[in-house]
Amino acid sequence: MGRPPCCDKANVKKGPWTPEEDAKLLAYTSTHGTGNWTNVPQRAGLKRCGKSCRLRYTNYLRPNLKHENFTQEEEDLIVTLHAMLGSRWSLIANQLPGRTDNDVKNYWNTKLSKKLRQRGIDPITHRPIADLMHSIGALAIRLPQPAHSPSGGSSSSYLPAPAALPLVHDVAYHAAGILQPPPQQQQQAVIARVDADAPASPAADHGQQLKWSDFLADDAAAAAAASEAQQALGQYHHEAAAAAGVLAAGSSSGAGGRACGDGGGGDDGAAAFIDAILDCDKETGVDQLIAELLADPAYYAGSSSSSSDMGWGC
DNA sequence: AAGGCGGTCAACCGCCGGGAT
DNA sequence: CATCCCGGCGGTTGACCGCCT
Repeated sequence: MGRPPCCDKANVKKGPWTPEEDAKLLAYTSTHGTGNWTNVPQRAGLKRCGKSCRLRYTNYLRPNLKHENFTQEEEDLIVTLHAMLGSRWSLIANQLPGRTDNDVKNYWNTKLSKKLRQRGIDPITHRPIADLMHSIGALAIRLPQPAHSPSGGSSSSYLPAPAALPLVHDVAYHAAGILQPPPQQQQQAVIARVDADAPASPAADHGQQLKWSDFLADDAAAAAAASEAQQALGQYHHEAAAAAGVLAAGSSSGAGGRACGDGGGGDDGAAAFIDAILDCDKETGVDQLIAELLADPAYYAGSSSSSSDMGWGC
């Protein structure tokens, strides 16, 4: 069932590229452009897979690539965008001129995630690690236990990607333009600045511990917010379309702003709520929405500042 | 001086979405 | 409508390098 290989692997060279190969590839792309990578190796006289050629070009040979170290501003932007987008490296890289997704991914994995951990911030959820411990505890109490657990798994298997919940909420709130996130979420929207002087002190910084009930307590408000946000998104979608051109090139086209099922307001408790969120994420193309938001330069211009500078406080 | 170890980063792999046929 | 093929993506690997013991 698998796809046939893109090239004859027996006759293809692998491993590091030599300067001669780089020169051939560069000469070819400079005169013929970069279309149809499968033909490039043959036409350029390279014993390489077309995929390998594309990767080498886009990650290393492409003009206007930056090869110097990441700046503080770039670091901050990566952290901010990762908090919103997760590991959508291509989308993140689109916001960093001269950087590739591979650059950003490597930099994150080797440097930034460690920096965050050292500051007590979980690099996946961008929340204080201490809060996550409390969240797990609260979740174990609140979530209904499965009647049977064939695999012997715990209820924590219900967990969606933790960033997804605040992400959906925050985007909806922001897009609506008139709504305030609940105070708890404002507090918990931790966008860590990696060069902060003081080590993170979650207990001191967060008087209120994060609980999943924070997301459930105001279901009615959340449902109303989601509904209102979806309506606003329809309008926003058109307004943002013009500005989204550059970024949209990196994201799939689709029905951005489409209504999301029955809305985010599950009313049957945590499990239903989480299911709704997961369904929502699948249906709506949230990433495109985020891309549109990001296409507005004002949205992330203050990314190195606190979250209150990022448009949360409408 | 030599071996071990960890960090970095270029490159590869497999999957997926979408356009072409 | 089904299939094929290409480009793009994220995760992972492995070579290389510098530091430490």
